[in-house]
Amino acid sequence: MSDLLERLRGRGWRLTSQRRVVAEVLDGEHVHLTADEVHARAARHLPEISRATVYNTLGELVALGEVLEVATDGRAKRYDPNARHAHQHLVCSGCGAIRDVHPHGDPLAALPATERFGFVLSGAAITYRGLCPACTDAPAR
Amino acid sequence: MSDLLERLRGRGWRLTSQRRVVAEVLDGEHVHLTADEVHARAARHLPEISRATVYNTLGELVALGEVLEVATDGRAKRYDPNARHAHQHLVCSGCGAIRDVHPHGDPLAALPATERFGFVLSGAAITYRGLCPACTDAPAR
DNA sequence: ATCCTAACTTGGACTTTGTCTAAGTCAACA
DNA sequence: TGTTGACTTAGACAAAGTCCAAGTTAGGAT
Repeated sequence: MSDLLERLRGRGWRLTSQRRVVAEVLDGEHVHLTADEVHARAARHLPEISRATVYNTLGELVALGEVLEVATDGRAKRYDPNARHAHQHLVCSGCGAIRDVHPHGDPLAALPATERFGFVLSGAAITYRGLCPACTDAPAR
Repeated sequence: MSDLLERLRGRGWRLTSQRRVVAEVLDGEHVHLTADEVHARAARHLPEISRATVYNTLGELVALGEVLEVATDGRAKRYDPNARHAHQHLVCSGCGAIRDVHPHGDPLAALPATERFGFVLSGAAITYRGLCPACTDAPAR
């Protein structure tokens, strides 16, 4: 993520303090923040940043392929900066915790031509569900 | 779906006209309606049905395992009555069309123990993405 | 170094999707 | 046929996201 800002500048982005802060917030592994969480963390460094800017910036990062949108539960979308390494997600049904995981094989290979209905496939997103160790021990929440 | 109402009565459901209409709307294959679409179609048969009842009924059907929630895009959830036959979804990135598809193999098998982080897995949802034939021919929408 | 301007940001109104509640209605059993 | 608790309703509320007009600013031009 460290060279993200350089890459974006190369694509003609204007490098504003707001965009810098959003990019910093998204830095790291296993980061799956909602837009509101990104806004809250960004506001710690730049108190006047607006929600609209956070949404705009996240949308642009997604369009550029730098960040992935993850819709695990039909509630708020989450934003995953780990877009450069293919991975899938493992979600706890109890507490909602999310882990990046790496199944083996190409998920697309499992879909036979007869099940593709003429679509040109571009990818597959897999959400594994289960209970994390903490929720297995204390299932009643 | 035809015997759904009988099954539900067996579970102690009161069989109201509203529930009957919602179940009828959800009947069929490749049905992936949003709650609002279910409400609109139900209202054609029962004009005074309320949104709250549609949400309640859909939530109950999901809790009973008769209907699946599908979150393909972070927008409105969709409701899939085909819960009795395991399947996955193929979504067109252009127009949003959804098909039920059947990949071969068990999706869970692709996730090695070292990538399970102590979770007890319960299932996996796969969303294949691509362009449907119509959107491949006319990609600018 | 300063100016200019298109690009960016802002606050707030608005939309969409979904939840909750209090009061009224009715399916199913006795 | 009466009773009752489960069900439904309208509308207020909440959460998540979009849109817009007005103000600000990064970065190239001078």
